[in-house]
Amino acid sequence: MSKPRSAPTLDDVAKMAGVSTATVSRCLNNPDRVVATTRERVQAAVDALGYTPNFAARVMAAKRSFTIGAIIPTMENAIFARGLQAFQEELHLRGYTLLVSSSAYKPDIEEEQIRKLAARGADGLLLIGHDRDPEIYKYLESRRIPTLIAWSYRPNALAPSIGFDNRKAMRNLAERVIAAGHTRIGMISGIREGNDRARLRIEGVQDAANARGLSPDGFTIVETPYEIENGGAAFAELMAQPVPPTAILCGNDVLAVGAVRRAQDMGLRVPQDVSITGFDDIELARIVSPALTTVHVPHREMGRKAALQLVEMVETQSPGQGEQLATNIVSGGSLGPPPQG
Amino acid sequence: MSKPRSAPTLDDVAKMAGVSTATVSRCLNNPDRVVATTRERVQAAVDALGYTPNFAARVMAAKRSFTIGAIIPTMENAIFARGLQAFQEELHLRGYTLLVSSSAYKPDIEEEQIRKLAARGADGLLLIGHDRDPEIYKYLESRRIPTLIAWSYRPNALAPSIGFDNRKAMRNLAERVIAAGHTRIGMISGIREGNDRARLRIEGVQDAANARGLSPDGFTIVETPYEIENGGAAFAELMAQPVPPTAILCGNDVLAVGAVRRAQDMGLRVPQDVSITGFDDIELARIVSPALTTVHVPHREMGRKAALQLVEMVETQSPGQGEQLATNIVSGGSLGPPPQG
DNA sequence: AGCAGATATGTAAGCGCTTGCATTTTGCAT
DNA sequence: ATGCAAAATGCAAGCGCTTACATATCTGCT
Repeated sequence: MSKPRSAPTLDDVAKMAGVSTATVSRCLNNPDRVVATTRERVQAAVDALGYTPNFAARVMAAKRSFTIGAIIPTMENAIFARGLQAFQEELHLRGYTLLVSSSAYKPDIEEEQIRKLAARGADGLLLIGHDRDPEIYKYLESRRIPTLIAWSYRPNALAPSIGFDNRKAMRNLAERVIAAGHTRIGMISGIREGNDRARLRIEGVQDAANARGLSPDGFTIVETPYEIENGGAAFAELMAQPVPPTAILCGNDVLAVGAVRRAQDMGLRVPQDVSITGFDDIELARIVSPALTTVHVPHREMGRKAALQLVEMVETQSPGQGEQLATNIVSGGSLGPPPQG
Repeated sequence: MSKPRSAPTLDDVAKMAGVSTATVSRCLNNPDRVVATTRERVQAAVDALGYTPNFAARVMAAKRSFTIGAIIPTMENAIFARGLQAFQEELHLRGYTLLVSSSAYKPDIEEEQIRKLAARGADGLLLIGHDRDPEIYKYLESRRIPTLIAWSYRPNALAPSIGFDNRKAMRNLAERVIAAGHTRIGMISGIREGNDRARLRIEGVQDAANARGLSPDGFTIVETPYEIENGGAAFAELMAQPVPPTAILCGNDVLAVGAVRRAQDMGLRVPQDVSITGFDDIELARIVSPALTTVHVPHREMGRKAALQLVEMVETQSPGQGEQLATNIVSGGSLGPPPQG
């Protein structure tokens, strides 16, 4: 017995089973269109040869890949992990494979990845957030690739979306902070450019401040990439002001965790000396102590529903309606009243 | 101007540029084999049409995919994140794309994923750890798919590997724990089956215990999947023994963080009342307080070197030599002398 | 027994690209 | 001008699969 020079093909199976390649193909893809006896014969050949269909050939011939692409801003932290996990589980159940790539929060890389996934024959695409060059939506439409947006809900956008209202969610949290008595508020935001979530969360804080009649000079924003150390650095920067804030709202949990750690390094107690809040409610939020007061996002639900929605768009050629999900605030001990209050 | 019914093809470009498809193909893949003037003409057509090569067709024709597959046990926690990130960055530099999938620590899922990646034409594969059915190595060899193993170094194994000596690393850490005065040691291990890293780490602790003449009844092991909550539960279980351990070594940082949090919930101070150590030195280890005393693994270096090695194996058909990397212990405050010592 | 209609299988035309080989063009020394 | 090797390009054969469409083989009726 010599090793095969290359993988067995449909032809090999067909020959061994004494049928045509068409029949073998049908056995694999439409078993009910082939009579039981032949089916068994073919199956035996498949097993004997250890045959696995060549994916590229299948994609070419069928013009379907049963592959869904997703482009997320980063894999470095866990922000998207849980949602994506649920997304992929649901996809798997429906017979689809997920291909993930990351854009490092860079629009041009995202565009490159979109083209790459299109070239790979992705049947549908999941993108994060709405902010991107409108040309991209045109491209996707011209290539007939159903696209769904997650992590940010917006009706009547260029593409359907499933997510939550970032602005309102953050506003709610900010109002709670203000209600606790804080008047000097700082914010550590992610980079706004090309990131509607970051932008909307800032606006949410502003909404709350306006609604509660907070003086604008009591509100400073530092913008920095979503990384733990950056959260720490931004925290230090905010606290170095002549009149430092008593509460700091962070654009997400990663920044907040960095802020909490830095506060502790600086000898500040959270929340006695300074309050800090997060956004996302990822695992990290509960590991740091005190645990973060943060906005809980239903990641798993979002991922699962996104999968269902996108598969439907792909299979029925329908436009997709999108859906808004609710968030809620979880209290974790990092938010308290202002000092000497 | 009507929307194209489907993506432009090589043919379209060729026609527009007034050359043959062969020339267009060469422009894209071997630009130096085509004269500058034609190259420009072709490039213009490519741009005008917004042409992107069809990946499946290219793979079929070229029998190369410039894709490397990696199968990791889990994406849920960050254990593999940093190493994989470095792996993919290096791969990208070399012109390869990384396809990642996870096996959920299940051998049969891993096998399925291996076949899937093979079917997708992966030029090479990165696998974690050595423990798996030997048939798989045969399959990979018969399909001529270069395979490299990471996260665990072992010379003369069925496949080359790049990683560290899990057993010795853990032994070193355990010796330090014993040197601190602990005689009753507990261990929270990951599931051993199909996971040589987990197995070797246990053996490392045993090595140290034997070398230091520790009584075997002073050493209890709890085996549980790598998840934070499990670490907590296992910790509670260990501490519920009539004579609880004074130090608990964990199979990785995730388990250790769970243990630390649970200890605090139980009103135990770390390390005054109980010492806890981790393994991996992931970000989490430094966020929890006290920070973990743990084994630092050079994840980025490992990922980068794995990429270089694997690409070489793919491009030169060489067997690959593998490499052992050093680990070191980082002290984080979670390890102290035993109580009343 | 014989036939319509369903059911099962085979035939063969691509899908979009790469690449060995054949052919044409070019550059340059004579 | 002429010839020749080298460089540039074209031709066409696949790569392994799916799927109309054509053909062959069954059903169950009358």
